[in-house]
Amino acid sequence: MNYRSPRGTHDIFGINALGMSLLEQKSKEIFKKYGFEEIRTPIFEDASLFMRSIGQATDIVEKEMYVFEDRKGRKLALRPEGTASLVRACIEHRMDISNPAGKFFYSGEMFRYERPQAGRYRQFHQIGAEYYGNSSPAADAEVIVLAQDLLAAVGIDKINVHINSLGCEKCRPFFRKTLIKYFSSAQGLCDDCARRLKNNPLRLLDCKIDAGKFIEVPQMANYLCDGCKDNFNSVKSLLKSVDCVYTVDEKLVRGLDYYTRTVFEIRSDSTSSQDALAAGGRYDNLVEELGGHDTPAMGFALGSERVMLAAQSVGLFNNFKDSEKIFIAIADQELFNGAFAFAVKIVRNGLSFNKDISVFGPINGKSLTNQLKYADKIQASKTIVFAKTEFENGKVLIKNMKDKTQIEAVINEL
RNA sequence: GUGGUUGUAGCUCAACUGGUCAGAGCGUCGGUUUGUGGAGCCGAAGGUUGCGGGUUCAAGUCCCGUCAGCCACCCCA
Repeated sequence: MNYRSPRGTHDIFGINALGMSLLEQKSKEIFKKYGFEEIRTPIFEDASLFMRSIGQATDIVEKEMYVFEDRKGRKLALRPEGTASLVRACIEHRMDISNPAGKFFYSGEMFRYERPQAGRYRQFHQIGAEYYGNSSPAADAEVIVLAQDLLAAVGIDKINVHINSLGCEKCRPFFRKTLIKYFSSAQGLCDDCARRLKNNPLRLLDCKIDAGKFIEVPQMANYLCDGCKDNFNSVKSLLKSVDCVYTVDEKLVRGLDYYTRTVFEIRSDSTSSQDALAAGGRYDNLVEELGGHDTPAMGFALGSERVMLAAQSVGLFNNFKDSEKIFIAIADQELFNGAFAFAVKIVRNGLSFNKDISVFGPINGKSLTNQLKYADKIQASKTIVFAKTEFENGKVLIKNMKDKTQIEAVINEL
């Protein structure tokens, strides 16, 4: 055991690989229904792209990014999230002006240098979507419902949808100032909050230690401008119209700088601290800030590993539909080549009575007894036995592993 | 990044206060008279007890370091 996967990374196999595929497959179906098309962007980008979009003072940029230089000295970074890349691609290919309905989804691995624990890894997977060019609250509601549907598709319905509005570039700065003013004179802030007061004062609102310690904390809701207020109300009534149960959460503050107005988070019932399954929000200024046209945008991402954890507790993976397993056995060693050729043939063409099969065997150098034991272990439903006397008549034996019955069959008819 | 906790065969675990303590179950492989399986019975492989130091006559068992997992914080999806 000399080598292990690097800290915070893991190999995905067995039931987890199945689950991951299922999640990706289901989400693609749903994205398609909502009219989103797939986009695949590079796994690394100019480091400065993330610094500018996510925010210089955020933890992600300050201490969690995998930054490296290539041989020509370009400063690159492994993507810590998907939105920045999508915005870049959107601008680079002029999708901001050529595509009236820019609805894109992506799926892939992200990288963040964090201390690992369950549901939090250094290489992890996100599935997300971005909706460009629609400033309507309907886009916000659509994305939130889409995220909810994605989770429901893998059996996760015990969730809490939290929403909030962070205001826009007009009203947020004033709220920010008010908040700083309020907490600057406050006594007994925890160490983290003292630090947060400088970097990201909005974060003080969801501190676990200081929560409830202070009274009459300024609420964003009271500082929203008329436009933002109307917008948020519309989002709420649209969500109601599609029976989306949500909680308005004044304390919901997203960590990334680019969010404006609507933000949301979908949490599981789990007791784990890593309970945020999906989150996102509106970012109306980012496209322009990164050099594109003035393009409103709304997006979200879900953490695949966390969703998988939640899905497993729901028992999602217990009822996977497997193909019928067929095992090819040989009773006489000299029939091996013929059996092998047959195996490849049915792999390619299926069997006449079932095209949806997985084929195992033949195996060299095992007694027939042990071949059948093996067939049991892999849970084959049928074993096709190549035996000399039948083979000479162009036949094989098909054994039903469940009821032990066995029939002869003409090879060419299978 | 901070604090805590854990680390023995593929898996789940055992080994009292340091002294035949390196084991069991499951799993894997093979045998059970040779062209037929799932049980039973028999047998085998597999661990320098995460790694590296130290204390001791003697360490899986104590001490230090390190690596890794987990939990909380932090952060975030």
